[in-house]
Amino acid sequence: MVRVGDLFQALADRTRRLILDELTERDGQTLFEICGRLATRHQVGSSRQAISQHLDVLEAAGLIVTRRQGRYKFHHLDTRPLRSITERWLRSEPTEETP
Amino acid sequence: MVRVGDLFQALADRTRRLILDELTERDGQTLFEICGRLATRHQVGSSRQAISQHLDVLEAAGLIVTRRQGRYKFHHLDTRPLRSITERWLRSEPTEETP
DNA sequence: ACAATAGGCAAGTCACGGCTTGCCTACAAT
DNA sequence: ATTGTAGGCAAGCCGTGACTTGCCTATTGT
Repeated sequence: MVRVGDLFQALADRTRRLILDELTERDGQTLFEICGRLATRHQVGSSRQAISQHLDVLEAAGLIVTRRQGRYKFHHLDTRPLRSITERWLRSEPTEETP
Repeated sequence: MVRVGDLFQALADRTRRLILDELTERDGQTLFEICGRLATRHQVGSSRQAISQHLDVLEAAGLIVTRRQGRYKFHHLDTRPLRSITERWLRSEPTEETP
């Protein structure tokens, strides 16, 4: 079960938002591909392990799903959790938060 | 002016989301009203200063606007920054898996 | 078999965010 | 004028998050 708090916290980091941008443009990338594109296109100089930890956070938030194939691990975007995340404050009746 | 990072970071905190919930239900509350309702309805035991700092963050993110009147300071919700914040990743996505 | 590639695990550093404490200003009521 | 109410300012504590470093496992290529 993915909590709404994990979702917002995952989106609170700029590097993670850039990762989602990259996967939006080209879905199913590996860790090394994401590292390369972040470095060359967004000047993100973080280490591979840092990006890997970001991917873990995004996966725990339910925003990406992973698929292993041989020694490759492909990361796929899942934007379904984002669909109605702000409706809580845009609708007339707020949704309760369950801790 | 208001960066998108500030917006997500403001939403990353549970207490701040609860503040938005409270203002959604009853707009234009003062700091003390918000403190009281957070305590009685959501078991938030933070101090008044903590809530005040949360309100500063929300205002800096453009999610609330304040209006001073005498010794009261009323807080009003502004959900406009939330409207299109997730469209960045939802643009060219499959809408639903409905057959 | 051996090396290169893709990725994982764990400990440690460091800065920032959330929160408190203490004191202060401004307005209102009596 | 004095007291109480609504809010602000600033310093400090402390836990958590982002990141690095070092080493390890697994799969692929030659």
